[in-house]
Amino acid sequence: MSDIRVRFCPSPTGNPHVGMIRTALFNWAFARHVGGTFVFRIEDTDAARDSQDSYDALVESMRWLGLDWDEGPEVGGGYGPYRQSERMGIYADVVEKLLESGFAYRCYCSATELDAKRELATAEKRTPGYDGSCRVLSKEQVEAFVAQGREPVIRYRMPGIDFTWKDLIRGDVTFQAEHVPDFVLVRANGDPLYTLVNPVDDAMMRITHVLRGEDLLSSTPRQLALFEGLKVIGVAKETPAYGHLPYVMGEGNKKLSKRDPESSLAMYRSSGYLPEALLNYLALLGWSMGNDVEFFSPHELTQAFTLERVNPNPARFDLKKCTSINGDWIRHISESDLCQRLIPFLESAAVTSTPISAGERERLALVIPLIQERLDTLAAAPELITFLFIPAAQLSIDPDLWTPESAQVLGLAGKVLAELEFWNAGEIQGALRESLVEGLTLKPKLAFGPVRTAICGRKISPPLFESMEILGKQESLLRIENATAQALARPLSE
RNA sequence: GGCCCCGUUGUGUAGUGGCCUAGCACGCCGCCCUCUCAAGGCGGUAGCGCGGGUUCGAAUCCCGUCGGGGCUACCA
Repeated sequence: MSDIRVRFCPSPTGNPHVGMIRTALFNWAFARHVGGTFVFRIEDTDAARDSQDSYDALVESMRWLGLDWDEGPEVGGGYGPYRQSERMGIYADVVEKLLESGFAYRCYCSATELDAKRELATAEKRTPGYDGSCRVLSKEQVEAFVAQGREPVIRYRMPGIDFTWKDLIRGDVTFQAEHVPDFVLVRANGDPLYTLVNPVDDAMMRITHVLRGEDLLSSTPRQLALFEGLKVIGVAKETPAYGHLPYVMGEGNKKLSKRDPESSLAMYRSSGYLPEALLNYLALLGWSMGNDVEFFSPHELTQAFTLERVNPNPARFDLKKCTSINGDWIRHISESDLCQRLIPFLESAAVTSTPISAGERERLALVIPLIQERLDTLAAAPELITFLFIPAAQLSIDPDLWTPESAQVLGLAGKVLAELEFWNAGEIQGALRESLVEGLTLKPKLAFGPVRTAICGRKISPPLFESMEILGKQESLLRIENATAQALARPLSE
């Protein structure tokens, strides 16, 4: 066990996206590697954007991925509550102390005035930002503002010094004082902002290492400054170390946004990506083991994960590679495990009944070895094996699949198969090879093609002879018979 | 515009002054295997943004430059 405490603190807006999960993953992996504590905190202070649905999705996603937290919603912990919406009293108290000690002050400037100042500054090529005009207000000025009905925001009084910190990922980063103006802690309506609550909670939850997205890099100097005030008023003990993770980029070299469909975690889940595979792939976005090993389990990741190996440059999300790793994972898990994971996909695609029957389950177990190495997502299974779960009458065949020799091939195939004494893949293959390949001197591809079409209804299928074995003699012959009729019915002339 | 971050094949990366005529993986192309499709095997394609230094020697260090991205809110 170590004293290291990290946190993942998303705000519940919209659906969980992969960039967010990558951040969660790195924090989790780091915590697990060093034997520290992984805190999960919900930053739901923006009532206009936050939703309960999003919160539920967040918690559920973390569970699905196996990113377990030591403290946080639904598990509790010694520094709760872990939803900021339940901590409003705490923030109000902190703000009061900040005000009393002079670290913060009320600012009565209106939005219009602020906009004007910003425009002016930009026009004069000065650094835009709050000019601090409300830092020192006389009693009369304040009374005048109040009389005008102005509601003040609360700003933090920046100390006017440059800030440098040793970023865990990037090394020394410096922001000069003039580029970090006094910032708003509390809205005019009394709502505390991220700028306040995030550092306050980090302080009170005794977070030692902050690992977050690069988009928060520029807010770090403000938080460093706030921490100094928080220490004085007794809220913070020590300033955490900060590390900024590289962006996860999407198509076109732009930051993967929540609106980008490729970013939706739910999409990966419903497309049949394994959580292990997703985590595996996401870990590779900005981190590597360094030994050319790219396939690893979440546990192996935690064993190997160090901050030194986190790369500062942005990474593109590559769906093809993600899918490839998913295929590796599907092949890696056991047959029974794969079977279990496939069932929901088969049920929802109506390949099987819901819930799956004992008979269907038995058949599925026979099919698994035939398809395990043919799937790159779980959702690809239904179309590959539906033919094994429906009666002959329901099998639809694309007439374009028939070739001029189909009818002849099928006629002969039906005949020799009917005479077969033992119905297994080897016997079936032997009989068909002898009659079609040798007897009719057809290339194997041409000989077995029509049979595949008759049995599976598709050009692409699991191994044919094994499929026929599973289907059974009667059903197979019935399909060949039906298909012979269809193939004959197709006009042969072009 | 200002500030900040980043810069190795198409993509993700290895690489921390000589082991680099730059390795691995995905992708792509070809071949093999083969009842289709996969999987597997073999091979190929393609990269240190650019320019100066430092050094016997630079992908690795320094400077400049160019390019990409982010931030610049009473969002997070």
